[in-house]
Parts: sequence; C-alpha cells; structure tokens
Amino acid sequence: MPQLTLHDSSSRTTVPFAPLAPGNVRVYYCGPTVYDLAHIGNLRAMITADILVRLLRHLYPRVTYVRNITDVDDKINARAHANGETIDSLTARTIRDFHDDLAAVGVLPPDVEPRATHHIGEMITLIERLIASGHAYEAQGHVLFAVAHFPDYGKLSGRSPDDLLAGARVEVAPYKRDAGDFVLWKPSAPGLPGWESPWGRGRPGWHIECSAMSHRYLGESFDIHGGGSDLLFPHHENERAQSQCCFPHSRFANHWVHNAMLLVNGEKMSKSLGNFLTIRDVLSDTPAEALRLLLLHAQYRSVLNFTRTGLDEAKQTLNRFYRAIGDLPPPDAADPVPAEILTAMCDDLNTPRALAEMHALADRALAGDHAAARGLRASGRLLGLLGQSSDAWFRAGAGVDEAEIDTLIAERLAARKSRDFARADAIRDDLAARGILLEDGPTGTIWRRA
RNA sequence: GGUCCGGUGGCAGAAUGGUGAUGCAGCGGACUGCAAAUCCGCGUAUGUGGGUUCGAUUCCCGCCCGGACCUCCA
Repeated sequence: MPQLTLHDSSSRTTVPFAPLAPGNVRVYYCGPTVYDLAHIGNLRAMITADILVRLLRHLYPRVTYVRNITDVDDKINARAHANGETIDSLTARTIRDFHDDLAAVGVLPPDVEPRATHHIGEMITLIERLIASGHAYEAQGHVLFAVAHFPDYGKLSGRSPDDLLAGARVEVAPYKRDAGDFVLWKPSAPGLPGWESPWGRGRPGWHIECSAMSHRYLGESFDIHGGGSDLLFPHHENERAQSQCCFPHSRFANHWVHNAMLLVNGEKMSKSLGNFLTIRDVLSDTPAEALRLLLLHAQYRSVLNFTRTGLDEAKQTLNRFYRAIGDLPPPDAADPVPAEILTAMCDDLNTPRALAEMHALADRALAGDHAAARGLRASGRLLGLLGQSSDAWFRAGAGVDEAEIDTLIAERLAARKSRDFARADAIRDDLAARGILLEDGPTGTIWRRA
C-alpha cells in the first residue's frame, strides 16, 4: 500500500497522513446550509470529500465520516419568509433534494449527518465552558468569542489579527471588544427560531455548531476536517478557536483539507452574473456520471473552470471507458485496484493522474486485455465511476423505442446487403437526427445515444 | 489596501534540477460501400526580466496577468 500524502492547509505543506487512531479514521466535513438547491460548487466540495473517504476506506479498516447539515441560519429564515412557507417545510424539502442530487452523482452518504437544530444543547454547553474559561463574554444579549484570548487565532488561515482589522469590510458591532470577535449566541425575536438559554431566548452563531457536532461524534481531536477554501476563514479559523479553547489540550482537526473554487466559463458563480448552476440544472441534459468525471478532471486544489466543452469531453471519456469495459461480468469486489491508480490517488488525491492511468488501462482493455478491463473497472470503483453496465451508459436517456430501432437496423442491414446504400444511409441519418448513433462492428450493428 | 494561491501546446490538465504525461480538437494513414468505433503516425507549450547552477519549466527575486479570502459563500 502506498503512503497517503495530503496537503494540509494549516501548515501549507503536503505531508504524510498518519491517523490518530488507525483503527478508526475520523473525518468531519462542513455540509450544506439548507435554504436552496445545491450548486455545482457545493458539489465539488462534496465530491472531494467523497473520493477522500472512499480512498481512506480502501486504506484503513474503519472510517467515521461526519457531515453536518446547517438548518438554522438567517438565510433560511429569510428564504422561508420570502417563499411564504414554514422553516421546517423549507429545510425538509431542501435536505431531500440535496440527498437526491448527491446520490445521482454517486456521492456516498456520510456515516453521521447531524443537524444543527438537534444539537443546540451541546452548543450551549460549549458556550458556557467558553464563558467560564474567559474566552467568551456576554454583551447586549449576545455571547461573543474574544479572539484576544486565543493566542493562536489566525494561525490556521495564515493571517494575523492585525491584518484582519485593516481590511475589515463589515461594520463592527459596537458591543464587540475586538473587531474580530464573533457571535456564539444571539437573541431571537419572536417569530424567529429560538431556544431558551442562560442568555435568554436565542439562536446559535454559525461556527459553534461544527465545534459542537464534531466533538459529539468524533471527540476532542480527530483526523481530517474539510470544506471549500472559502470556509478557511473565518469559519474554520473560528471553529478551531472555539474548540481548542474548550478543550485546551486537544488538536481539534489534525489535518485540514480545502478544495479550490469552481468557476463557470471563467467566472465565479454568482446570481448577479446569471451563471449560477445547480446540480439539477446540469443533470437536466447531461448524464450524472459525466458531471462527476468533470469535477475529477482537475486536482481538488486547483481552480476548476466548468464549461460545456468540459462536460462533453467528460462524456467522451466515459464513452471510451465503458467501451473498454464492454460486457464484463458483474463487478467482482476482489478485483484489485491497479497499483498505479492507487499511487496517484495517494499522492494528494491526484485524480487527473489517476484518469490518465485509466486511459492507459483502457488502451490495453480495448486491445483485448481482460485483466486491464477489470483493473479499469476497479479503478472506477475507487473514484465512484463506471458503476453501471456499458449498455446502461450507452443507452440510458435515449428516450426511444428500442424495438423500433432494432427493426430499422434490420431494415438497414437488408438495404446494405442489396447494396441500396442510399436507403441504408437514410436510415442511419434519420436515427442520428433523433440522437441515435449506429456503429457497424465485426459482430453486427450496435446503437447508442449521442 | 492586506494575506494566500496560481500562470504548461488550440482547449483541458499532470509532472519534473538533466530528452515536458494524458485527454479533447487538428492533420496523415489503416479499417469501412460511406461513416462511426478502433488502431498506427504527426505537429504544437512551461507569462516576463534577472539570479543561483554544469544544467531551471522546476529553486530565489522583480514585473505583468488571473483567482481566492479579508467576519455567517463549498
């Protein structure tokens, strides 16, 4: 087994991964705030986590993967109000859609998916600890974390508190001791979600939920904490500060993994640019597996530019892989993942190199090497790809009457036999116009969707 | 303005102190009635100016360009 190395955002170096307890690798990822459909940027983070966890499961006997759901948030309150629906209705529907979308692109569910609203008690306990130890203070109904009381503040994201002050874009609330202090608990007006607490009826700040839930399910110190690079500051910096002040001798996350952002046609996704793509926007006219492959085409720490061309190329790559696999018998779990694939993945999740190796396997498989074909499929399993039959890949979504196509193919064959090529080509062209491509092989004519 | 990351062929995207993967697109050929698929072959790249070195795309510095973050965005 190759040694897994991972880039660690905290030290900004790529280091060998060593589990705190090899018998149980513990991973925490920041999940969605459930007020709207997940977009393809959210998906990139979820897929990065997915391939990391798949690899860890391959390398270690047990992995505990926790991914939370943020179901209390001002954006949720605002959206529910705008939609004229209850918060419960909005969050329940959004969670359902989120699960459906992730399942469609082959993202495996986490072992534990805790919801913030189910862990308010744990958050209050942590906040009380922070107040008791002098790391937090109450002011005008709010409870705030005092960054001045945590000397390491800024260390994770690599910035000094002074820098933060200099560039602060947001007006500082007057009740903060330091501009960098952030909310642990805030009062809730009647009509907004709220819970009774030692500081009155209120609701938690954003960061405390992850400290509470990671502690509940993974303990004071765990192996990997991940998310999008935009979460590094302030979210993860603040989480770390809270947790390490609550548990002074803990490491909190031993290793930090952050994926780079995704661009659409060279621009950051935003509502105002109108290039905001949800997962289901893309899946409306693209096989889910092509979307997944596209997101694996760049290494997770590189900015990835999402384009239609890229999606089409991903589809072509899958055509090639599925052709190489052909009608291999059902997956055999004993098929080993080829060493070169595992090596690439263990090199900080180098998916582009793994895909290049898969192309090499496909070359050999297409030349008749059955072992290579099985290796290709085993590689796909590690990446969450190639999980369907070739027939399903080539024919799904064609939306046609297969019996009719078979009839037309037979008719075309007869035309070709009688050398009526005009008729034969007309049939082929007609099917092509309907998105059905014909291929004449040594064993007869097969069809696939475009 | 501050901090950090990055600039590789037409496009996407790896790697490396010593002949720069892979895929798509393009070109030529085989196969095919013609295609498709497959196979064989070909061309094209390290932003820019210095430095270190026998040798730099790789390490260092300047410049230009792009991106992320700078208090609730994956």
